Amino acid sequence: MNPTPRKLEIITIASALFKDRGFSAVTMRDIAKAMGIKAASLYNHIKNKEEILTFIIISLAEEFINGIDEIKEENNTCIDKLKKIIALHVDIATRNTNGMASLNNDWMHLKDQLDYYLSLRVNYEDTFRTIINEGIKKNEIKSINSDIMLFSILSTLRSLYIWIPQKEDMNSSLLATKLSEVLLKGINK
Amino acid sequence: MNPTPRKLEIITIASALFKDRGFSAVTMRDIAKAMGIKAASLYNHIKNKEEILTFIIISLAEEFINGIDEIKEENNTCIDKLKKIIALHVDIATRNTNGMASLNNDWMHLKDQLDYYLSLRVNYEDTFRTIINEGIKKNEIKSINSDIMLFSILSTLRSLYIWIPQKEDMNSSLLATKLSEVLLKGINK
DNA sequence: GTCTTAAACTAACGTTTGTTAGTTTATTAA
DNA sequence: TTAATAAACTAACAAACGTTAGTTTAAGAC
Repeated sequence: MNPTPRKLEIITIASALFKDRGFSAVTMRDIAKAMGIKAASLYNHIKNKEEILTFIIISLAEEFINGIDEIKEENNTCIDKLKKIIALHVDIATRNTNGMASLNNDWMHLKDQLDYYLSLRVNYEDTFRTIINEGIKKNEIKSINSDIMLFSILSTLRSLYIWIPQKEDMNSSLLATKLSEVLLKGINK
Repeated sequence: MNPTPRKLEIITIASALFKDRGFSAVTMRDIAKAMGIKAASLYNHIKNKEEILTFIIISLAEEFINGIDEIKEENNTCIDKLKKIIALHVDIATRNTNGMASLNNDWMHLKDQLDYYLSLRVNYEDTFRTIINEGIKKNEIKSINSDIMLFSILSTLRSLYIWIPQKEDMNSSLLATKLSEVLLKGINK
């Protein structure tokens, strides 16, 4: 871990290719060509193809866990916690749009770290659900099946990476605000 | 088109594999093994690997287009139209969970029919957006950026295939109702 | 009993895949 | 100038890939 600059370049370029075609459809030769070198040269910097994917996914998953763990501890209303979670997703997806594609679509191709990734994900969703359930208990949030609310919000947040590049004009904090409005208050007048 | 029963079996089994691993990571030998036959035997029924994916995706995309085209013509409030769109997604995702994975994640591997698929998608989103914009004009829907609303709702609907298998207990029409509540009215009390 | 047909089979093909081994080249440090 | 290092290279590997060709098998029709 803690990659050299050159290794980070490889990971960054690979992320962009993975986003467009998916991990399995991108070859080491594709990555090398995008770097302007030969495939074999990649192995001076990385262990294997799997390591690239693992780095992309695990570092993002840990960012999310760290983010939500901080939010849950704060002395805040549940609604405000949810707003902070939304901002967290917008922020990460803005800074690493390409990596988010792998996190969403290619996690199943992890090997060594698959179980670790899954544990992080379960952890994240549990914390998220707990915040919603607290909101229901404290009468801040409607008393609907919390799984449906979790699923609905999280699906939107997980898809941000697709949508953000098309909306370069809108800055992150404005997007987070508008999104909070829609996700928390609905669209019906 | 109009596949034989055996061809449909192949497509159905392939859908399940594509859902778990993605189109590119599933080999013809994987599909054959799941069918209990040899890879070469598949070619008695299908033209090639691409044809399987094409069938899965195009038939689903056309189902969506036909569904929304019918909804838009009805003499109804925009909110009711949105509720019908939500029910359409729940219905299709319930009947073909596996296919929905390919529609979401593997459309970029289409070749011959890629442009056709993209035109169907643009078409679908345009109709969806038009309904939202009409709702704003008629004062049924809040005056927020309609792209954000479209994106938010559609992201949730597109992710249904992930979520529906975990919630077998909940029937389709109840799920559609609950989902409409959350998506249209929000979660904040 | 022969013919036809659907659907399986075996065997092989040319490519592409991820990866390894060993070598060359350019830059920096002593 | 020489030695050391980083990062590229060429060449090749075994395995896996999608697909084709030709053959066998089993069932139903005449």
